[in-house]
Amino acid sequence: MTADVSLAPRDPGSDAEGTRWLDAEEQQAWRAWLYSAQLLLDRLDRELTHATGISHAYYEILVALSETEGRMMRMSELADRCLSSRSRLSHAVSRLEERGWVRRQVCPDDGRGQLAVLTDDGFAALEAAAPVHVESVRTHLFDQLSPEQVAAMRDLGETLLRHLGPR
Amino acid sequence: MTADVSLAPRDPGSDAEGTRWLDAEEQQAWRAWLYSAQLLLDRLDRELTHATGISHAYYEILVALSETEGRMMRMSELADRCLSSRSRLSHAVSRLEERGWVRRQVCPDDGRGQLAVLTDDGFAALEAAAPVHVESVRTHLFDQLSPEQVAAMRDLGETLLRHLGPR
DNA sequence: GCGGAATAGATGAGCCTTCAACTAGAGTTC
DNA sequence: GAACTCTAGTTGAAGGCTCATCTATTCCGC
Repeated sequence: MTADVSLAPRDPGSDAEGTRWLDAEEQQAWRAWLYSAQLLLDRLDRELTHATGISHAYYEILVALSETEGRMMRMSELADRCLSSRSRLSHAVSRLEERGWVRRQVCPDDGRGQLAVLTDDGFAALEAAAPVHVESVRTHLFDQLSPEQVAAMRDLGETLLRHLGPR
Repeated sequence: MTADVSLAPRDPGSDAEGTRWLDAEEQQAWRAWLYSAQLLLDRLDRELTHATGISHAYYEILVALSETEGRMMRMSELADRCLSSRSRLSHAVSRLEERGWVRRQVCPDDGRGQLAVLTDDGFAALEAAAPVHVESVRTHLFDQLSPEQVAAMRDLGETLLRHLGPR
């Protein structure tokens, strides 16, 4: 309805600075995307956190580790995989270490490097959380969409990824 | 490529708990959406913050206020409009007050209520930030998409909104 | 193999968000 | 109109994220 850039059309058409304001159609599309993205991310994170005590950010770290050979990964690679800054990941791994779910290990190949290693407890926590999370994603996303919409979602996501990432 | 729920298919098809795991197609769609949403939100917030000193969260508060008659709104209504908790909004408005962009005022109709009022300085800050933000949204979103994709984005967003919100 | 630049990661301060109280005014019932 | 309950909003503590800074190691050129 109202859009977060609707300040714009007070000087419609051409603007002193030539700003390419959004028209009404674009604003509706933008708002719909923004609101739905914020609500969905928030909902999924909340349900996961409340049901399992694992935030979505932590969950992604555990998943990334669980998928590798030996359940371990270099800190930087893990950060990239989780769309996280190095600092953020470093803090997060410290907290996961306190829970006993991850452990740090010096990287044999590179004395500067550290390997984050998923512990058995960490793996067990992930196994317990995964069904909850999948069900959440189904309920709030896939169950709401037709197959065509799922295909459109994928196409949209991949198009944007080509521009924004993969880093 | 790898999905954050790919723990799933280790016991494909039927599962002890009957979890409806995602298949490969669904995982790719989900990952594409998740990554692109995170990257886009992050990018927009960063560009706005670095260029103007206003985070996207603050920006939305200022916009919501700027769109009302008298540039003022009840705290609760403002929180709903910004998809924010009351607590979060209360803290945020306090910080905006320190910047002199918003001011609080007791609500005449309801002694419990507060009105958040956008100041002239606040409006000026918003006017300065808006072109930057719109350009950012154009560059990273609309410029990347065909008209069909924009339509699909809107359809997707609205479909999800019917399920998730508007409250 | 020495000196400088680049890379990997950690750390701490400051801000933001969440959650669980808590205050205060409105509405409701008898 | 007193007592209960409900709603509006604030507050403070605790944890999370960002940014700037710092240390340790490797890489590169000579």
